[in-house]
Amino acid sequence: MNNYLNDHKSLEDFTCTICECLNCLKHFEDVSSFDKKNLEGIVKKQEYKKGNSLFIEGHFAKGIYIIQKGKVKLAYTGINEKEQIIRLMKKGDLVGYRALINDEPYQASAVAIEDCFICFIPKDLFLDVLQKSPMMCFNIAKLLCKDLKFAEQRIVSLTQKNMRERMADALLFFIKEYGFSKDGQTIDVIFSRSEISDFVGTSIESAIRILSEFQKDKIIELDRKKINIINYNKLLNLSKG
Amino acid sequence: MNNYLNDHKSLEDFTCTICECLNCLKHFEDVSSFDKKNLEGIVKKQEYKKGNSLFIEGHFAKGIYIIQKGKVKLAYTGINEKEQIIRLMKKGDLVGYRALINDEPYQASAVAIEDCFICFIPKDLFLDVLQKSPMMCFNIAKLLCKDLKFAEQRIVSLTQKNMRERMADALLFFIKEYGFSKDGQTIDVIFSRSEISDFVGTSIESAIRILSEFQKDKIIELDRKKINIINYNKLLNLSKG
DNA sequence: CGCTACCTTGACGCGAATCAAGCGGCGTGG
DNA sequence: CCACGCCGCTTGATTCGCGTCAAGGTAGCG
Repeated sequence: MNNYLNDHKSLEDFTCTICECLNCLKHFEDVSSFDKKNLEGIVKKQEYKKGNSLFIEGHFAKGIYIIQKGKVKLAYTGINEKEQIIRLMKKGDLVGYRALINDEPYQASAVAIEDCFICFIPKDLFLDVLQKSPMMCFNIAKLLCKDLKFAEQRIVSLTQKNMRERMADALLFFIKEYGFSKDGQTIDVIFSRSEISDFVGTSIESAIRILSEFQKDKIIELDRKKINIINYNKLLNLSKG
Repeated sequence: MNNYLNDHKSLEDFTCTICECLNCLKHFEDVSSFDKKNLEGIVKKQEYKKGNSLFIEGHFAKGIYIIQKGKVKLAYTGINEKEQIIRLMKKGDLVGYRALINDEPYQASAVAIEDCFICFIPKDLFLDVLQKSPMMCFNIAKLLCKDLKFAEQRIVSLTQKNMRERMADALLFFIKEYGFSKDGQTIDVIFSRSEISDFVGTSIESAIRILSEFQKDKIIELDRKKINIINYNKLLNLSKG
């Protein structure tokens, strides 16, 4: 029984301090690979308000993004404009390396799900470092492996599990990725119902119904958009089918 | 409307000549990175009969495989032992790099779907080259990007398309990956009905029913396990929903 | 205070899974 | 060489999960 949640460790190694972009990348590689002086002129730090796009499906990649603060979703536009959320990212995560490495248009759009500060490193600089530094490159390969593993395990879940199980998976993943807020039981991220259904891959109505069921079954407690986890173990069992 | 079939180019660059394993890897990197003499003792060429496993879910990766001849499927064991075919590979493809790079047990099993000749390169040697050669590493990263893109687009398809559309996708992918045999219209791979359903992510019965429908609609022609494509365009349109 | 966008619940119908039964080809053994 | 048995394929009947449509509720904002 595989479960794509079990071993998707958060990338502690890559946690970035809020202020200097260099700090983000130096976790990947000895800073000596970068010309520090040059970087300071090139790297741009920018604010994105909730709902703003970092980049949009179809556009060509001009560089890579590093989240210094905030949360971002990566979503495909599927059939009939229905969104499918593919990945979720937070402080310290890199965004947009896939299109960059493959040198092709973005397949998905990246949108801030809360107010963000995000650094931008131009394509040439990033690729240059990547091609000169095996260690940097190897670390990126590792990132890609993690993403790939997650995606493949999700394929299995999405095709073989029912809605309840997939919703349980989703909640567990939200916890894994974003953790709890101070009270220790409220998932520390605010999604609209529509975003939740976009992640689970279902209709809004079904998502709502299942959340209500979970509440009735004393697994979670809903307070507007906040989701409190009351019985974590029950959630775990649910996800196993 | 995205379609994960459109741009999944076959990896011509990596096509390997049948006989010397070195030839496989030199497409990734200047052979000088390898100690050619050493390789000849270390690299093992082995035969796998149809149905034999290269490796099994849960085992630790000991090296990487290069297909010199034949076809291989990569499949997860999902809920209730139901298989989900995640990737399909052929002559010239590398197998097993994900577990190797991440240094963790295999998540999936690799099984020969026809008689194969496959080379094996031990972990240490491969990782050594990878960490010394940025170009080699970058090429592997590109492979990972391709896999990731494919997996993510498949997530969208599997969650948003219906059975007919998914079956059309599957057939188109089989064609993309394995091409036609000499007659120019028979897909050049033999799958059992069960394998087809494992790829599409459905029940055997549904898979069979839909194939019959396709035959009735003059899109394909079934001759035992052979699948002839009669109307390719219709298939394309179907996959678009 | 009312408008809008989002959330919620109910009723209905379709598509696909499951269960069940029969078919057919192939390999084995008499 | 034929008969039997097994495994994979096929088709039909039934069930049920989930998407869709419809109607109403609620919060936030101007």
